[in-house]
Amino acid sequence: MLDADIAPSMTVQIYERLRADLLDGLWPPGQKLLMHRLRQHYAIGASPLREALSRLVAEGLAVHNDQRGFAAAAVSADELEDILRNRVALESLALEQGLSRRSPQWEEALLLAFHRLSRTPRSVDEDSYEENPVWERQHRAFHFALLSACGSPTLMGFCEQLYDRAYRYRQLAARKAYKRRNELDEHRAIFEAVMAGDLEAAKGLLARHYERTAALSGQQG
Amino acid sequence: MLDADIAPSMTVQIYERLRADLLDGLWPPGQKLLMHRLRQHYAIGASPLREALSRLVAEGLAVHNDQRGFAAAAVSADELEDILRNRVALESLALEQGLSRRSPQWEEALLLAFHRLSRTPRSVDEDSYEENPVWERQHRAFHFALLSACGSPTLMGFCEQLYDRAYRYRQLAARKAYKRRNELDEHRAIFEAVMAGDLEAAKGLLARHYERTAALSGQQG
DNA sequence: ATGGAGAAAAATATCGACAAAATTCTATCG
DNA sequence: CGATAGAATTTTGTCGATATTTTTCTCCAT
Repeated sequence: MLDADIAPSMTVQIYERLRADLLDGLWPPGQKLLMHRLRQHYAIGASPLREALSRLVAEGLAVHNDQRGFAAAAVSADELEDILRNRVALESLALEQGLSRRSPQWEEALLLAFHRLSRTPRSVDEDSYEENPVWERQHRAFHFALLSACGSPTLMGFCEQLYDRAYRYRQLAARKAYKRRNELDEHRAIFEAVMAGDLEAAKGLLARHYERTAALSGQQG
Repeated sequence: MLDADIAPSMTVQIYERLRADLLDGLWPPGQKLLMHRLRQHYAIGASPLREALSRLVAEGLAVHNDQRGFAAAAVSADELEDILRNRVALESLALEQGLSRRSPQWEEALLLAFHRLSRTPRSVDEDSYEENPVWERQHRAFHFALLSACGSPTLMGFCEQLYDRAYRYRQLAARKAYKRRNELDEHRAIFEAVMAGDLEAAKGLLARHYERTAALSGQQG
């Protein structure tokens, strides 16, 4: 009765690849996503492609105009601000609810997530920035370890959506400038505030954490 | 250059019908959604159907198991509680942000929305409950008029999703008992608190408004 | 030139057919 | 009897073909 499938359906595969490519900026913001172009690029039929795109529309990574096809979601300074503002608000909320129901298991998971993040280099290259996929995974894991004690699948889902949309802006900006801004110290400060149960400090640190992201990403039209 | 299309695509049509039917409980929670069944019921091909279902999955009204098809999302007391808790939190947030940037246009829109709601009967029948679609539309409009001043498309989107998921529970419960609990007075109290700019009162009223919904809907497994 | 009608090209949306996977049924063996 | 392997059936997921719509191009009248 093992459900360890080896081959997920085409739809799932294409969904994940397309999603990753949109997040990484392979299909630039606002660009039309032509069917025959995508079909030959991913070597796949139209049905699973449209299905995957429909899901991505609901997640805000793509848009759809009836009878006029799909396009990569546009970016704007306003939207980035909106994303970050809500991220601060919703993550603060999750943190608040989480701290009031903290458990030893959660603390251990958070400790572990922070430890792993702190041991992983931000960039594979020392001097110039080159994305380290391991760091990206562990960064994501750390942020959600912070929030997971809130016990609300819905709220976690919203936070994930916001995380991903913000990630996309981060990737688009990363191409331009790789400012090392000791992120590890920022993460450590958040981690310590949360472990100490200091909600207000944690919320403030989180807010500043994202404000810097905004300052770095916010120079496009 | 008028974009007043008369015939939206099949996908959009089927999306809207299917969504309405899921919200109204036509396809009961947890029930498998067989393709050939849906296809003959809506007289439509598989492609637009799968596309519509994919969107509904992302909105939480349906679920999908790879190679095992779609199903109407299950319901549970836990999920209802989760929905309502987040609804209180996110709508309070939207209200808070909205009150700090209120404008005359927004006030007028809210006044109008409340007036229309107050003039519409909850049920088409006086004695037994029979849903009044006009009331449903105006109830929705009133709630979003309360929040719309927040100026955040993302937050509004989350609130809409929560509203719809809660609506589904409301519909499922409405079949069982039609308790008249003068809702109009509750709406009026919220309206007046918001117009008076009394954030704390409005938040409290909103929270109690949903707690009663929970008490009425919360008797299933 | 320039605007616009109409033809040509391109792209989207939809269907029907089929392959692959899951589920149900059935017969056999312990 | 109960479990189980394998066949039969059902259901999902995928592709290629096609109708419909949008976009681009062309040519002519002003």
